[in-house]
Amino acid sequence: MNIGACLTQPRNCDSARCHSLETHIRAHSPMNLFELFQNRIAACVSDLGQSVDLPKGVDTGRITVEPPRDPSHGDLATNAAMVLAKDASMPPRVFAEKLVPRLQALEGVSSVEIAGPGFINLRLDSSLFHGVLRSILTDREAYGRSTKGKRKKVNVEFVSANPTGPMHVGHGRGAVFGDALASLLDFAGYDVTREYYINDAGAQVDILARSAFLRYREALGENIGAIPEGLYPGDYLVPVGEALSKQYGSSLLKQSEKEWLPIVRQAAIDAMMDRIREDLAALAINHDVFFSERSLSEGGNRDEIAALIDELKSRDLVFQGRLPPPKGAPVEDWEDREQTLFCATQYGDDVDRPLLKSDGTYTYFAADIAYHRSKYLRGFKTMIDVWGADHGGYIKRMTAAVKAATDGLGDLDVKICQLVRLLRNGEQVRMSKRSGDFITLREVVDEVGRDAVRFMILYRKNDATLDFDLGKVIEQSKDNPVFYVQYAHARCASVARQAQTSINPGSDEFKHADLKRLTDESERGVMHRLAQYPRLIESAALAHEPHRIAFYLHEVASDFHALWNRGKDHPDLRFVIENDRDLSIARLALVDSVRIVLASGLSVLGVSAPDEMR
RNA sequence: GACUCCAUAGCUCAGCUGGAUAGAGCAGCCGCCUUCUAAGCGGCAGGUCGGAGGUUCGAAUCCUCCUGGGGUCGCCA
Repeated sequence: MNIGACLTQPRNCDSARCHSLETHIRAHSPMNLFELFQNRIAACVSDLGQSVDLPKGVDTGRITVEPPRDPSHGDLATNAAMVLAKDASMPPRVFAEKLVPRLQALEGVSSVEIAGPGFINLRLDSSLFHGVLRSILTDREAYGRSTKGKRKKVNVEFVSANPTGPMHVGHGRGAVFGDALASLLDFAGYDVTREYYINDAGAQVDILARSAFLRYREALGENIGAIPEGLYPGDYLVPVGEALSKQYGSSLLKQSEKEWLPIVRQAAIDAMMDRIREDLAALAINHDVFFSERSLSEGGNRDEIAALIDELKSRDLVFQGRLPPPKGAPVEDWEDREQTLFCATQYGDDVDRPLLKSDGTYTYFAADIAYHRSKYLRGFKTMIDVWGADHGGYIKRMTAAVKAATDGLGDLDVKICQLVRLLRNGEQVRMSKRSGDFITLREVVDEVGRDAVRFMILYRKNDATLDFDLGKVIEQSKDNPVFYVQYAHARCASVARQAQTSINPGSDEFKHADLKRLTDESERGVMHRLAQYPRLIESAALAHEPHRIAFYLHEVASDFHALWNRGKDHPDLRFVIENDRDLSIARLALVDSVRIVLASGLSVLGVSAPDEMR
């Protein structure tokens, strides 16, 4: 690509047709001011390379363009000179001086200055930010949507709670996080599949079946007494037992466990999964795929796990060997024996991992490898798993296994959600596991609402522990970020309602608003903030960090509340100025833009954007 | 013992994959309601980014070693 020839024009743009930058912005929406300038600055650097002694093919990828922390530094700052100084073998500031004239020649740049160790600060024409506003008002809910993902298939596996009981708040965190991450990736242009891995094989679900069978006998009138140690005591299995008694009468009693267990097990799993799906639906979470672990070895005419192990064997990644005894707390029934191991150490794990139990059945790990290989075979090169904190020690072996099972072509990113501490007005809410009557996720959602649960979970990094206070999250005050952000949206809507009774803007009037009338510093500040939204979406999606959206929304809300209040101190800054229709329209267009971005971000997080909150 | 996550204002936390003088919110102090929702806003004060080295133009951020906490540690899922 001949970048130099298109120096003052945006890249990939026919210069004859693209005569103004604002036109360009509107023609290439969704637009990202920062990306645009990153490309243009990179082009300037490449062009400079023809006259200055720059190595061929210099890496311009490290150039960043970001808003300076201090607004007095300008609108955009780039580190181009500092990053490339070494390649150019000259001090950053000297390189910067050579670059400045070219940057100054860029359309829309009003001034350029070198600062500090070699930052280049750009001041932009207001028209650029007006262009941003127009693209918001035109694209509406599509503003910020990115094509960066190039429709690449991404599999987000989350929740995957064992179908042995109701979900607790910890599951809820993974559920909300995974769902928001999936939405974020979708918004950033990926082809996302939400997936749930049902652990319906192994010992746990057999225990579930025995527990349910007990409830079945109870439903038939038997006095079962206390639930024996080792079985699930929760009364959520009572309805399962009753359903079984209705369907089968007493006929199961005559069968051996070998006969009734598969029947009861499947019924119990189905009942648990129905309930889990309901609980997820209460949080507006819907998976695209529910993948059964059991189906890997029993489902069709082929044992996927055996196939996987065979394949790994053929590539010399499986061997018979012995493992050193586990460190830490001693394991009572440890016996040194030769077993079937996957060479996880070849892929960065600390020890090799067993694929078969001593009874000859597959380990959970073996099934999990086959499962991840299945994802890969279904076209997902990028996989994201969302796990609870207690599975942190499992990451190395799974990423190792994915590398091995996909021959290095698949990529797994495991996101760990740390523990949730449930509080009520500062007092910790104890969850007694023994009795089985712990506080379920559903109870929490029913008490404080979906929005509060979702936003508070997302208002924290996934790998930091979360204090969730049932009292605080429903407070209607600025201390509660859920309310604070939603209220900003409601306020925008309220302003629009009020305006209908005064200047009553036409349906298409905002798009043609005279945005040059927005001259106040706070108005300019809001425009800058809104301009960052597309960039934020892309970086949050790339980092797999939806919490950045929540914090950004809090900042937008803060900007807006401040703007709103300025109208109190300065009546000339009120949104609606009775005798100045053009100014009012411009300001209402800004308010509408704020509302659109708030609604968009909240939508990505799966939180509602109410028009009023009385 | 090994691996892993964390340590930032009195408290709860951000810090945009290495950028400029480290930021919010609570709590504290001082202000702002005849006004588009005061359910809000402005200001002041508050810091050896756990400690010590290292990498480079530049480190809260990356590497090593300490200190203090959470989690995990064949055949559970």
